[in-house]
Amino acid sequence: MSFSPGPPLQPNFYAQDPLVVARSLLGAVLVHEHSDGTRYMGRIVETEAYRGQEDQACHAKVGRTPRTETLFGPPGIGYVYLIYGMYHLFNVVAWPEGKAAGILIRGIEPISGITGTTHGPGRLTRAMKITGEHHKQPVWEGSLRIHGGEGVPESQVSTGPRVGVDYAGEWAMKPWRYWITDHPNVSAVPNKKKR
DNA sequence: GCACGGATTTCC
DNA sequence: GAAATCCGTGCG
Repeated sequence: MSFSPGPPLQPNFYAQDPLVVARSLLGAVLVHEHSDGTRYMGRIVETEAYRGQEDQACHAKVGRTPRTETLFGPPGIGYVYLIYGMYHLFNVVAWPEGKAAGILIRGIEPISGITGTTHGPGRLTRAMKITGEHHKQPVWEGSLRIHGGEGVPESQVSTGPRVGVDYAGEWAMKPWRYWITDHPNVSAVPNKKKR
C-alpha cells in the first residue's frame, strides 16, 4: 500500500480533555514497527474515554497505586494491561500529569501487516502484536506509535455508553464511547444471551 | 497470604 | 449462561 500516515501525535495532543482526545483519535493511525520487520498499521475507528479518579469505570477510581500511577502520569504514554487473564487492552494516557485519564483503543481498520480479525479491544492488540512490553512506553516515539490521520468529520462520528462497565452506576451511562458511524470494524457488542 | 472479580471473547 | 486464566486490590 502507498498509504503514509502523518507525523506522530505529540504529547501536547494528549494533554487535552480525554473526551476531546478520544474523539480526535478517530482516523488516527496506530503503527507498530515489530522487531521481526513487519510494520503493522491500522486506522483507529473506535475509542473510549476514561476520565478522572471520580469516574467509577476508570481504573484510577482506586486512587494512586502502583498500577494506576501511569494514568496519573504525563500524557501520551501507553497503558497496556491484561484483562480476564487473556487479553491485553491498549490505552493512551491523557490529561496533564496529576489528572488521571486514559483512552482505550477499541477498534481499528487494518491498513497493512495485519492478519486476522481486529474488531474488539482484545482482538486488535493480538492482531497488532501489542503486549505488555509496550506498557509505559511513549506513543510518539518508539516501536508503537500513533500518527495523525485524515480526520473524521463530525457527521460520521457516533457516541454512546461505554462497553462492559455496567457496574459503574451513573458513570456507565456517560456517552464516552466514540466510533465512526456504521464502520464495519467497530467492535460488536455481544448478545447478553445466546448467540 | 488469600479471596474476589474484571475496560473480553468464545462456546454450549 | 459460563468458562478461560492472570493479577491488582482489599482485608486479615
